[in-house]
Amino acid sequence: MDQSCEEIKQMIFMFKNIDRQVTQNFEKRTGISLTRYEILYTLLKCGQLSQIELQKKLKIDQAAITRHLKILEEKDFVFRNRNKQNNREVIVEITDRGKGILENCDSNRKQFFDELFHNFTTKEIQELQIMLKKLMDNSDKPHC
Amino acid sequence: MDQSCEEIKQMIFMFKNIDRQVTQNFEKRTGISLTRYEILYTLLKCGQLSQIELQKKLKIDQAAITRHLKILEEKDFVFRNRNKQNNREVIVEITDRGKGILENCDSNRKQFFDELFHNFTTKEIQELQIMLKKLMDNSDKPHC
DNA sequence: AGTCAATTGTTGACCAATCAATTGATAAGG
DNA sequence: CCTTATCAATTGATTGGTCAACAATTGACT
Repeated sequence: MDQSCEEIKQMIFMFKNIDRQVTQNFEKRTGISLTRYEILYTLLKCGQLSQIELQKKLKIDQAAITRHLKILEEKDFVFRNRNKQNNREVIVEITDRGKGILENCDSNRKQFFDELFHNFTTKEIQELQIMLKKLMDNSDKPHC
Repeated sequence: MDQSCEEIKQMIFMFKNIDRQVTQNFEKRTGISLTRYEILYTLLKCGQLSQIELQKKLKIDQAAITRHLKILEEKDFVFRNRNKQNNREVIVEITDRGKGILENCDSNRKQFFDELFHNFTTKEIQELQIMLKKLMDNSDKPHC
């Protein structure tokens, strides 16, 4: 019991560290922040999205979305326009420059990912995916 | 290949989200921030430590350590004194009040951990631990 | 129409981490 | 000794996230 509690604490510790390392190294290697990469990638895959749709997909605060998009717009990686049908919404779209950036960091990204999981079997990756989904579920759920 | 790249991206995404959720919920439930909990817990287990030793154990920036300890000291959860043998070092120790706080949040912490892993078998936890260690290793290693 | 509620985005204040520069203490080598 | 290098802690600036307050727009109900 206490044993497993200690183990869980250690796993949470590892989660935190892995996330930090991966986030830092991703940016060092590819030249773009992981979150902004995710935003661009999502826009590439989904086409036009409102900010709230982006927020729901990326699961980060809307304020953070607004600020990232402001920067991405300044760099000419996305453009934003109010939705004529619903002026509350801002429709975001990736630019050609944005697509270029994504392609640019593609090989570095791929290499980075490969190295991160180089000593994992396909079976392990499958199992890890399942467990991560369970943990996402469990940690999403509010306490009752 | 591309398939696995996409999967890895998703796993990294889940890592990030799990970490954020766990960190937030831990503080909501126990009333103490996860990092500061880790600091107090480490001090409880190890006794006196210099800040650099704490830094190495917790693997976060020394500047962050300094700031956390400042707050913990203000709340009277730790005390700090220069090492007489080596005045560069600050020796940190947990106070009785600090120990009390740890005990206080113990049941909430335990319950939180249990809920987080409630649908995991012992075997799964073992496998997860192994994979997390591998990922820690892989992400620590500098790129060459 | 007219009010009231809900939705969307923006902004400001805060927190936690990073890096870089600084200070003060010690160690090492001439 | 004295200089130089190294080490530990601190501080300031920056980044990326949270929440709360706000504004503007739309929807719903009478």
